[in-house]
Amino acid sequence: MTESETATGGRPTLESVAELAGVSRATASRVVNGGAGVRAVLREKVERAVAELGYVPNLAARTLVTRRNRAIGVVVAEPEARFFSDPFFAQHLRGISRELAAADNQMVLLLAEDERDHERIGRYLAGGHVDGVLLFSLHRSDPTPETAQRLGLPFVIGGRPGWPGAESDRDLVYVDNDNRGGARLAVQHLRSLGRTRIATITGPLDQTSSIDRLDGYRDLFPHGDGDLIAVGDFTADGGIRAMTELLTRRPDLDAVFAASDAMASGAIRVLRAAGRRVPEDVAVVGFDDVESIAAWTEPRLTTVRQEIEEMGRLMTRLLLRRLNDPEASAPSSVIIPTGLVVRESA
Amino acid sequence: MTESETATGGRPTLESVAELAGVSRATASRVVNGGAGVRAVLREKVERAVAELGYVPNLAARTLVTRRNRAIGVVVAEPEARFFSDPFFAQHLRGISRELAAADNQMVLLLAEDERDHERIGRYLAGGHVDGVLLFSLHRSDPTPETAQRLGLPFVIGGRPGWPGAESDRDLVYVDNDNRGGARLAVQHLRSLGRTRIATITGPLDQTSSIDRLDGYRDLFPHGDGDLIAVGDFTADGGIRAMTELLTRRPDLDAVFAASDAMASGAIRVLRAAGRRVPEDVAVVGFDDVESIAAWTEPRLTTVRQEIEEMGRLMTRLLLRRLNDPEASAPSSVIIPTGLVVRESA
DNA sequence: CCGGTTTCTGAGAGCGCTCTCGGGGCGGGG
DNA sequence: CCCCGCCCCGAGAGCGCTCTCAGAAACCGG
Repeated sequence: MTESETATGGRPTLESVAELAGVSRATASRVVNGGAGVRAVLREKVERAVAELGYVPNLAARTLVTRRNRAIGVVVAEPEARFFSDPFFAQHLRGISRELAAADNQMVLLLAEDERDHERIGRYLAGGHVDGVLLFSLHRSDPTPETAQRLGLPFVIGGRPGWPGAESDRDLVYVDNDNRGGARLAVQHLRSLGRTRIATITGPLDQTSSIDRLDGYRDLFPHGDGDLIAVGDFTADGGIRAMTELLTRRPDLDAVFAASDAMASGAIRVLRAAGRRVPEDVAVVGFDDVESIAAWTEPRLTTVRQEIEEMGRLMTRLLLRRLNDPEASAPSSVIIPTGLVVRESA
Repeated sequence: MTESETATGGRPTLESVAELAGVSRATASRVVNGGAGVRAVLREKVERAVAELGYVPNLAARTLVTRRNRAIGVVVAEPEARFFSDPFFAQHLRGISRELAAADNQMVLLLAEDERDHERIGRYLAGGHVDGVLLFSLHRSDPTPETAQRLGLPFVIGGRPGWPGAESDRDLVYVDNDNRGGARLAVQHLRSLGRTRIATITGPLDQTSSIDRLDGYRDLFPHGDGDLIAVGDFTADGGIRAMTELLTRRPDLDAVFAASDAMASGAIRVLRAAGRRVPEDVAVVGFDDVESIAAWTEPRLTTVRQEIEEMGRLMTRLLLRRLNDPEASAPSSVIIPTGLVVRESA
């Protein structure tokens, strides 16, 4: 055991590796970082020393000089409780994790619930501990994108940001599911089934995903009937309320496109309670393809599937690319295709 | 703008703060870290300089000398896919996040899927980037606890570890829900309803939560009938299979305690399909109190509630306490009480 | 007004690493 | 045989911070 090894509280340093290998710290460093330009003899010596000592680089020291953390922050503004209750959250994280692991980067999870959290997160980002940021559930009032921009921290947003001008802001790179296209898919499917009086239950209209899904519906009904549109809130209870409303307004409806599976399950419940058969009398299509709901309604739910994990992966890839090549022009936003999963309800 | 400020790529350093305030770096550092032992005049000068420059300490540098990261790792071994699909994951993280935020610590999320991930995580932990570790979904084969122990990294486990000897290992601090007590609660409730032929559907018996829930059931039937016990897998499909099995073995059963809400929902489906009324003919109690299931079965599910978020918080608090006072004796493990939520199914 | 405390402050070392820069060794061309 | 160029390697500076240590300043009692 060498002198310098014991000095750092047991953990070997590059210095001790170099000493054991009989080379300089610089050479040891070269080997640890790929070994380019080091003779094979020395390289092997160093590698043996590394193995023997169980040397692991101290990243704090490395970060201090390279100014690279090999870590990215994932900021989730939580008040959108939906993000939490649905399995989306876990799937996103899994996608991010996989992509990050492949690039040997770490994920720092930052959950924001209130104003103070945003401040704390701002400070953290300013502290320079992450090389980039992934942002979810953006609100207009969310200060994080601005903070990141000011700090020169690359970031990628999950879901289309909704405030005015966001769309045209080239700095706002986002990844989103094709909500609008998915909605069109759903409605087209209902039409192909011969349905003509197709209603829709929307999500809360201050969220872009709701708006886009409604827009997709409207694409097929340019001169649509407002009575066939009811506003929900993505929850099953909201679906119940909206369906009840629709049923009184338009008892003749023969299909419903609900902008979430939870709302669809609520709607089905109401329909059956009202004596309508699903799908015979009223066909129902949902959105999300949440396994625990879609596979468990009676009848099983026809719905629009979105690739949540892929979304996480893509966001991460976009961000990493940007980190590795800061000079490159900002990548453009990406829309991930959605697909229809036909089961029994339509 | 001072010389040293521009040197670091725009971000002000302690040096530049000191310069602007007209004090030494040491004094500036003191102020930034609480300001004890600094005259008010100087303190204010420094504080103004900090505000003016927008100074934020570089944690890499700080970590390098203090050997404290103000970050903890959360390691989730994912193969237990349940952790991901259920809302548990998000709730745990939220609890952890809240507690960590209060202590101004960060959370590094480490998801493990395969062998390589465990290696990567081992390396990461060895890198000394986190001060402690929270471990979930522990398998016997999981090398992480051992790694942490070897590295002297304090850790706290979520859920009772199951391998032989784990229980008596004083170093293995864990936090768990009172699975056994919750199961007893459920069965007692069924008994109080006058039910006598109470069956149970267990989870996979290689998980301690399953075992503990089964043990709770057995506590009330010391000489129980093996025919009344069916092994499930925590999923709704598993519940269907197990219930079908139970119904053929013991058509006379009048109550079922399912070790998860998902299994309970499957069981209810089978029971109704078999013409049994719930709860009149067969009373059903679940476990978990997963909102999206328990509130949506028909009839609504009576179930055992567990405080997931509290579990995350508690684990975090235990870990932080340990970090702040490494000399203190290892805290003992904690069991969080569960409670019965009576709805309609029993 | 002076010596002894006590309180503050600044100089400087050092955390572990990367990276530049220059020197030494070696080969090849003149 | 000499010189030039190339390839490796090591010395050393420096990343931004904390913390010890010693000296300066302020304070007190006599």
